Amino acid sequence: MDEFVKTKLNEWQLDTLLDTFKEQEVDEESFLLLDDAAMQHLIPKIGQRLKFQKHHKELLQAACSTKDQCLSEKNVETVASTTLLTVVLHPEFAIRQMLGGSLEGRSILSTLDEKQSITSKERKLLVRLLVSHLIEKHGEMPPSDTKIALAMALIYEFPCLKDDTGSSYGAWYTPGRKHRPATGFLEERLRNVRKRMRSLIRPRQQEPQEDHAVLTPDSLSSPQNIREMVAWLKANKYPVSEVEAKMKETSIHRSKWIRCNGSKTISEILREFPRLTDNPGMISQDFQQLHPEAAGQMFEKWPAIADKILKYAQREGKINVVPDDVTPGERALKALPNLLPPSLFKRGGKIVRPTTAESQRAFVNMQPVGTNIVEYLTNVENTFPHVLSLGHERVSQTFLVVEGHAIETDSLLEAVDLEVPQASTGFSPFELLYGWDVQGPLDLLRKTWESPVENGKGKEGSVVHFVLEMGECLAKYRDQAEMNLQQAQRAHKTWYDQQAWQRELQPGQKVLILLPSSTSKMLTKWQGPFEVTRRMSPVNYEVYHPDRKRKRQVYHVNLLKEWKTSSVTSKPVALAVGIPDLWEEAEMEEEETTKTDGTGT
DNA sequence: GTGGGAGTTCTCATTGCTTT
DNA sequence: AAAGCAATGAGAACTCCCAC
Repeated sequence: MDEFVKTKLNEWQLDTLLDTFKEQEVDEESFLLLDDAAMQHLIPKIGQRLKFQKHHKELLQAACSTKDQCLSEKNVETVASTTLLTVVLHPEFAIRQMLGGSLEGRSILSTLDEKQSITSKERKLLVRLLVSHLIEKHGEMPPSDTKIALAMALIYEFPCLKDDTGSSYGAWYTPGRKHRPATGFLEERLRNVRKRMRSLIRPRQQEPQEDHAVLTPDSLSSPQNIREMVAWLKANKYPVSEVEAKMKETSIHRSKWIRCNGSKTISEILREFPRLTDNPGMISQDFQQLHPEAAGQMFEKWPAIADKILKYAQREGKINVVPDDVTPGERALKALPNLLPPSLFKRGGKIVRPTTAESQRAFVNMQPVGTNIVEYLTNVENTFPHVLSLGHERVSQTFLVVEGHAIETDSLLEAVDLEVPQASTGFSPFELLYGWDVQGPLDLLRKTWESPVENGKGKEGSVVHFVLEMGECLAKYRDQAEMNLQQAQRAHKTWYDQQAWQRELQPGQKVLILLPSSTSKMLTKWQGPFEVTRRMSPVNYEVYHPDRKRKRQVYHVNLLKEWKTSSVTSKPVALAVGIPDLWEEAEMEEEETTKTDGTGT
């Protein structure tokens, strides 16, 4: 037992506990880490325990205030004497706060709170998150004290993560002793991160040097600095100001890296430069760096164009009432679909007029605030690059959606700007930087700001002409989509017709019906036999089933099969799966179905 | 603290089989 | 023919351990 424990127990007049503490090998470090459970185990007598708890609490509080005072006075000696206390209560390691910042972290927090344990997979994730924060705050070479502080803060917050080493946090971090290296999950991860970062910074010797050391003569940073910055950006999201500064400094390198050895895919680019998606405005910043003369052209001209569009929309009575805090630019963008003459198209042999919502989606897909982006990217039908806006009236967030990635932008206008070719360069910022053409339908807008519209003096006619032209282009897109759809339908029908054959049932004939089972609506099985009473149409039959709530009901022939008394049944019919509640939707059966047994579309 | 080897885990693309 | 699904394998990323 060390002197510290002895002194404290004597001071608190609890020297009868000396033997127990000695037996349990409680030293200064573990003394300060004692929690309620450990105290209960060490001190069975309630009176003594309550006294101990009171003093222990006061000690920790005093240490906390002492630490602040010491730091302000730079009293190094005092700090040293209370090192352990300061690390226990290190204010920088608010574990819950550190984990609460991410979805995975919150998931681990809830697991720890509920189950008081974690799986090895969760442990690895936990270590990853903690080390990420550690590097963010203290760099990749934090001192041992800091790492101890983190490990102790962790088990202080979650005692269930204690291990059976003497310190109870050794599995998380064990300082190096007697020429043995430091170890523990945190240290290992830290080492791994360092190893990876250094391998990124030091390219392999056989690789051509110029690939990763590209810099134009006007760049102020050395190739070494650039490599370090790229590695840092790969591992760190925060602080935002530093990320922005480093992204700015590495823009030339990034542009050349992306273009070297052929073009890269968006996924490759985002793997190498993940910060492009984290912070809005990163692509615009790159474009500004590389092409200052072309950047912002749309931003400059848009107010004048927007003004014209809004006036035209007002005159036509085609503008929605929107809140005052929506900028004219945004209002104009939203008004555009309403101005387009709706072009008619054929769908299933019928002439269809597209809805405003459909026209709107062709410009900007607006989803409600709070839309799950991951889910959206998974389920989105529009594989074309497009602009996604969260919020219908007040835009909360905007993204450029490309190849299953959502790149956040500062504003709706910026999102539009990214995919629209610039007049002076002939390319969109995205394409020019990354060698990959986005070509969303919005690039059609380009002609408008290429035309000389200055200070609101442009001709209104040009806007009207543009709107009409835009409508034609969109109709072209839609016709193409419709054509593709029809082709797909034809192909499907050909296949279906090959597999299908005409079946006919007679009144009085016994049949089986494919119905949801009694145990689960989602499972269907053949039930019956029942009797066919009427033929309603070539494919619909009325069936009599006296034991059901509704005695007579109409079924599609695909849900019926001939019932034979022998074990040999008729050729199987197409299985219907995931059928909605058939009993509720009997009326639906009466409608002429367009596709079945080779008679339909 | 660094470097590196061995083994494990994870990710992603490909392939083949089955079902429709 | 197309779609869905599971098995498979390659390579990357990682952990663990050891020597210096």
